[in-house]
Amino acid sequence: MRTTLKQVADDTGLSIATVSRALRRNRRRYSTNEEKIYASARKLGYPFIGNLKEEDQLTIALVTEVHQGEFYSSLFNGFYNSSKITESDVVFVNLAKHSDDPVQHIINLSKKYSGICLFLPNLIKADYKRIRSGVGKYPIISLTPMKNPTIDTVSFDSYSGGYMIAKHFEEQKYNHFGIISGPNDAVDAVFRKNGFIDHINEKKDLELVWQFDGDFSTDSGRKAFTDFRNQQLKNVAIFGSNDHTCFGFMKAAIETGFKIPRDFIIAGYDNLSFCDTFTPELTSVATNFDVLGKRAIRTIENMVSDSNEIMRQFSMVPVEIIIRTSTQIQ
Amino acid sequence: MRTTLKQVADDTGLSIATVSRALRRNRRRYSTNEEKIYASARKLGYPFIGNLKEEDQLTIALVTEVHQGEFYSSLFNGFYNSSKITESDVVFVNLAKHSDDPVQHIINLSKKYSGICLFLPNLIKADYKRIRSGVGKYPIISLTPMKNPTIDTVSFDSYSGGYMIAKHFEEQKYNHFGIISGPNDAVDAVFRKNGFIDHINEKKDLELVWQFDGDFSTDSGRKAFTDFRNQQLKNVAIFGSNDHTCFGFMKAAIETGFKIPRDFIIAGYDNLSFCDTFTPELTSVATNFDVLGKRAIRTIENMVSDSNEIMRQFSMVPVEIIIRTSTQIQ
DNA sequence: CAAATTTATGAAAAAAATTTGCAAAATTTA
DNA sequence: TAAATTTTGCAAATTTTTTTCATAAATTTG
Repeated sequence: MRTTLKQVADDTGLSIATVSRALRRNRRRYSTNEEKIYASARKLGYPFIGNLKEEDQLTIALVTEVHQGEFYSSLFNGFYNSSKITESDVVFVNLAKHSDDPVQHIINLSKKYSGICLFLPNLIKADYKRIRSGVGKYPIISLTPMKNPTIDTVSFDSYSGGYMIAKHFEEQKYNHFGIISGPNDAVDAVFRKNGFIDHINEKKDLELVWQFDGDFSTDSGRKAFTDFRNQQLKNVAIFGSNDHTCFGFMKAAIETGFKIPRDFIIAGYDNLSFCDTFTPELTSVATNFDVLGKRAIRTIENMVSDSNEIMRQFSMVPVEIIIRTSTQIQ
Repeated sequence: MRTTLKQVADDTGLSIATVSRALRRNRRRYSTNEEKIYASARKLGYPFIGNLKEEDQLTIALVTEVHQGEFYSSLFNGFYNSSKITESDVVFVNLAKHSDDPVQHIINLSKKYSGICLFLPNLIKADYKRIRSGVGKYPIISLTPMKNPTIDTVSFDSYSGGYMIAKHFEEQKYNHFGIISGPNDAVDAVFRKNGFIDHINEKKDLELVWQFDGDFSTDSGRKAFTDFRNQQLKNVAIFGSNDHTCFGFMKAAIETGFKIPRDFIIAGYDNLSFCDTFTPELTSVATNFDVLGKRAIRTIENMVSDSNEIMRQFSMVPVEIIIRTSTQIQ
C-alpha cells in the first residue's frame, strides 16, 4: 500500500541501499542512476522526497473549477496576494478532473491540507451536507453564498451591492427601474437582484418597469436591449447583473443611435477593468478579491487554532459602488 | 529531519501506536483525538497521509507568479483543459512566496514533480543557466520566449503575429505604418515588434512613419495618442503591441473626434474578449491557450519517456489574426 | 441497572523499513 | 596503466512502524 524503498529499488534494479543514499543526499547529482531513482520514486509516490513544507505553515487549498475570464484570475490573484501577507500557503486545486465523485475527492483533500476553501457554484445543498458529515470538525469554508449554508461561508455582500445600485439610481432622480437578471441557479446573481428589488419596494415612488432574464453573457445583454427597445420605455435606470451583460446592452444601444446616459442610465457589477475603457465608462459594483482572500484565509486560520469552538458563520465582504459616466447625467 | 510517528505522538501527547492506527485506518472517524492527530500530522508534514496520487500519472507543475488580468486565467484555463485531455495532472505553483531564492526553489520542485513548465518573464539568462545545471536532465520547459534559450521553450509565435498584422495592413492598401511598442524587457513584445517591422522592411513601398514606446497599459495607449495627434499624421495603420494599449489609444482618439477606421486603422494583440465589445471592434492576434497548454504538456510527456534523447527545441504555437472593423475601411 | 460488547489506549514485542560500515566493482583522473 | 575517486551491493545496525496484549472507558443489550 505505502511506497517503500524496496519498491523503488526493484523498479530501478538497484539495491535498497543505493536508493536510500540517493534520496537522502542533500544535493542531487544527476548521474543516470540518480535520475532513474528520482523518476521512479516520483512515479511510485515515494513520500520522503521534495518535502518543501515550512514548519508551522498551514497549507490551504482553494478548490475550484477553472474557467476563463477576468473573474477567475482576480480570485486567484486575491488569494495569492493574501497568502503573501498571512502565514499560510495557498494551493490551487482543480476539481473537475476527478469528477466521478467530487464530494469524495474533497473529503480526501481534507487529509492533505490544513483547510479548504470551496468555490464551486455547481454544488447543491445535499453535496454540502455530505461534505460536512464527511470532514467532521475540519476547517472548511465556501465562497459561494447559499440560502441556508451547511458550511461556513465567506462571500461578497452581493445583496448590498444590488441595494446600493438602486439607491444610487434614486439619488440620480430616477424612479423607473429595469433589471437584466443573471442565471437563476447562481445564488450570487439572485442576491444582487433581491437587493436591487428590495430597495425599490421599500420606497413608494420607485417602480420596477422592466425585467429581462439574462445569463451573464455579453450576448444576453444584446438580446436584452432588443427587448428593451420594443417596450419603448423612457427614463429608465437599468441594472445589469454583471458588467459583460451591460457591455452587450450598451453596444447594441449605441449602434441603434441611443446615447448613454442621455436616453437611459445603466450600472453593472464586477468592476472589470473595461468599465473604464468603454465609452461611456460604466458605473459598477467593485468586489475586492484581496479582501475576500484575506478574510477567507483568516477564517480558516481561526478555525485551525480554535478547533473546539465551532460556529456557523456567514461572513460578508463589503462591496463598493464605483460611479462613472454611465449613470451621471450632465 | 524527516517526520516520524514519534514526533506526531509527542506533539499530540498520544502514544505512537495510537497515532499509527489513526493514520493507517482506511476511514476517518472524527473523534477529538483523531482530529488532533490529523492536524498535527499535517502541521509537521507527516508523509503518508492523503496520498491521492494515481499510478502512472505524471504531475506537471506550472510555475508562475500570479497576476491580475484575463491573460493569467487564460493560461491557467488552457493548461487545465489540456490536463483533462492528457494523462497528466497539472498543479499550479506560485513562485513569489519563496522569492529569497526562486531558482533554488525551482530546483527543489524538480524532486517533487515529474516535469515543470516555467512562466516567469522576469527570470534572466543566468537564472535559466542555473536552473538547467541544477536540474540536470530533467523535463523542464519555459513558456517565455528567449533569444538563445538555455532550456526548451514552447511559446506563441509572436514574431509571426507581428508579421501577419503588417501584411494585413498592406493588403488594406496602407503603406504608412505606426507602432506602439511594449516594454523592451518583455522578449515577447520585442518579437511582436520585430515581426511587424521586418515585414515593412521587406517591401520597398512600405514605411514606418511613427513609433511610440508603450508599456502594455491602457494609459500608455492614451499617451501614445497624444503623441500621434501632435505628429499630424494621416492614413497610418497602427499596430498596438497589445489590446489594452489599443483600447486606450482608441478611446482617446474617439473622444477627440477621430473616427476609426476612417482616420486610421489599428490592430492589437491578445484577442481579449473585449475586442468584440469595443466600438469599433478591434482586429487582434488570437493566441490559443488550449493549444499552448497541450503542446507544453505533450513536450514534457515526451521528455519523460525519452529521457536519454535530449534536444534543444524551440516550439512555436501558431497564432491567428482575427480581422474586425477597426481595420476594415467600408 | 448490570452484564456483555465494543472501542480506545499504552506498553512492549514483532515486523518492516531505513541507514551505515565495509569491501568489491566501476569509473575517472593523473 | 596505475592511483584515486566514486558507486554499488551485502549484511549488520538502527530506526520506524505495526501488531499483540492487557486494561480502562464507553456503549449497547437484556
